[in-house]
Amino acid sequence: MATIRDVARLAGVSVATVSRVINKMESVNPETAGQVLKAIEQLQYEPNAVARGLAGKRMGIIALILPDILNPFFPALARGVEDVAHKKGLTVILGNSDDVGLKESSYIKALKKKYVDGFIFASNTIREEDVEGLRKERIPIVLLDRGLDTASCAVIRSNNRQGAKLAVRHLIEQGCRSIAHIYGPQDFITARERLLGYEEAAGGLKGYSPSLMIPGNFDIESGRKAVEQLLARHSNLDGIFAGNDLMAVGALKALHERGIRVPEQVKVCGFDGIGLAEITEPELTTIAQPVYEMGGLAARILIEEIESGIRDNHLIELDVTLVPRKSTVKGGS
Amino acid sequence: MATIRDVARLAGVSVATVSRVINKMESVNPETAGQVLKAIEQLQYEPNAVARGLAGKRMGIIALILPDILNPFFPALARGVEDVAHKKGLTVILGNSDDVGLKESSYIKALKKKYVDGFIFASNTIREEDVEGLRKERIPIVLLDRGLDTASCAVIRSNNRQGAKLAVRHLIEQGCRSIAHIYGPQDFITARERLLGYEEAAGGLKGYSPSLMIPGNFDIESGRKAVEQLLARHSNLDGIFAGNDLMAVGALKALHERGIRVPEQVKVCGFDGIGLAEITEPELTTIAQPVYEMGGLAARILIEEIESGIRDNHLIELDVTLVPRKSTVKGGS
DNA sequence: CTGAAAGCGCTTACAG
DNA sequence: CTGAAAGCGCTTACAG
Repeated sequence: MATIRDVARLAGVSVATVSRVINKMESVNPETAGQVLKAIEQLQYEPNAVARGLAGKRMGIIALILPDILNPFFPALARGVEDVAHKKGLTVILGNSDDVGLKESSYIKALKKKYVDGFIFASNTIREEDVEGLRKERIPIVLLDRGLDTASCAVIRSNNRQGAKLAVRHLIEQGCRSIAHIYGPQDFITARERLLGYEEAAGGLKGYSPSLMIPGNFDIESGRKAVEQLLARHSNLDGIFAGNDLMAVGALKALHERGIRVPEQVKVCGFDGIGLAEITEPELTTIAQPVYEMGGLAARILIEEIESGIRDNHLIELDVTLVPRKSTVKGGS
Repeated sequence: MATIRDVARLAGVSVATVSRVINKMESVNPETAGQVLKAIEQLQYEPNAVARGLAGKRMGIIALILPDILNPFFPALARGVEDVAHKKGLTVILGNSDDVGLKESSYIKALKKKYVDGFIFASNTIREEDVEGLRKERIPIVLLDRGLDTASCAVIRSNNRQGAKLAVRHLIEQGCRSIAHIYGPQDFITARERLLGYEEAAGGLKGYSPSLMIPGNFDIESGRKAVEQLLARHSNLDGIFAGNDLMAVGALKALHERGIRVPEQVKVCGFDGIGLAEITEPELTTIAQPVYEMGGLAARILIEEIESGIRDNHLIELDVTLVPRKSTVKGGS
């Protein structure tokens, strides 16, 4: 492969000049630039990213650290990040943290050595100190689904509280009077916000009782178990708002096993809008997050910070959408 | 961050010696090595991967190019690759090719510039010339689901033909006599092999007819449509072997819409063993590929080639397993 | 606008 | 076993 020296020689200029036309930072005489461009074309020259990285600290790589790509929420996020990154000529490194802070730290340590340009964390357990550490080194980061109070950097999430209210109101409109909520782990801000939204929207109902709120673990099995407990306590239960789609799937399974018909006897609404929701029988009504867009936005903001050198700490909250399907609407799509 | 020079100075040796103890290639006096290690420890020294890359051509990064992480088959593969890579201290770059040869070429071009150590392609459209190009530069690659005849490099796949036979035999055992096959795109070797397996196992049946084979596109919608066509032609249809799980899901949906009961009237078997299969109603019998293990194995072989410098061209075919569920077995799990 | 030169932080023959 | 030195291929002040 040709190097910058080959180009310089062929164009009859110094390597510095070649570097300048490649990076179009400083002004170069248009005519010399033309020569250089011609030489580049002729030699099929491609700058060596590693040498560039060593000299200039940027490798054209961003890292996406998420809990687990096997969780059906994350592929769309990853795809959103990768599509934008690829379009801008950047490469994406993927890391699964399993929501273990130590694994995140180890990724950060390993990737800093590789001069990764920036980090996107969709992981819930990054430590404050790690975020601070990166900030001090002026390495851009974008956080997904984190609190406001956290370190000053860009944070993206969707409007979870509003979404929960949408869900509950929809169930009410469909005629539910005793609406339960299976909530996710309360150390996740998303789960907390959805629980708050539920309380705001359902707290005033006549059939309301605190025992309608029951914990789950954001997975199918816990949704199933939660429903078993709910049915034991509430014979008049007619609506379930699950804190995410996986628990909603578990809920559907438990109801089906007991011969309880959905939506006729009990209506079920999930949260997230993952693909699974279209596969259940009946198909699952859900509050859809713009997951793919969130990934794309995270990448765009990160790249913007990388290129501009400016670090900002804005919070962006995206809107969610009610997607009504047959698990709440008789004959609905 | 401390550099190798700082360590050398503190240990009272040359940078060459420090480099030697870090890479433990050449022999170093145990005593000097001790000093160096102490200095490294004391300075919390971490070698700079980019400098190492520039000097030695290896960045400790491998690339995984797959069609689309949104396809539920691939997250498990990616996780398998990443887990092994992370354990060995390597980083994984993810690329979505959408099975477009040009995108693959563009990833290869971009990643070679970054001194990526090796490539895993789970993509079906890599061009022969790209594989050859990498081979010539002695960059290791591992291919998933490709033909035998292709370029000399490691190829991993599962025993698709055998799996198809397992599926058909299982349906026969469950009492099916008129078994259809929805086959995937025939430019995929996996789809071809499954079709062949079906023909071998079902060709001898009394109810057999070529019109029982019907094309699909490996997605839900095409599975649904295929079933509509099948029902129009074959009133006595009692078994369906879908070429993958997504088409099987579509088949289940179409049958459900028509009020045809599964498994009582028609039994359905998929292929792949993705998570979706446990979510359908009834749960889907399938031929499970060891997807996670395939990813791990691909990474292990690739890393082995990277470290040893040896390029091999073995074909590894992994066994698949029948996972019987309620879509074929009344009262089955 | 342009060039010579130092520097990024390693690895690796080459001597000794 | 160990060190001095060249080299990997760029970028970027510093002069001019």
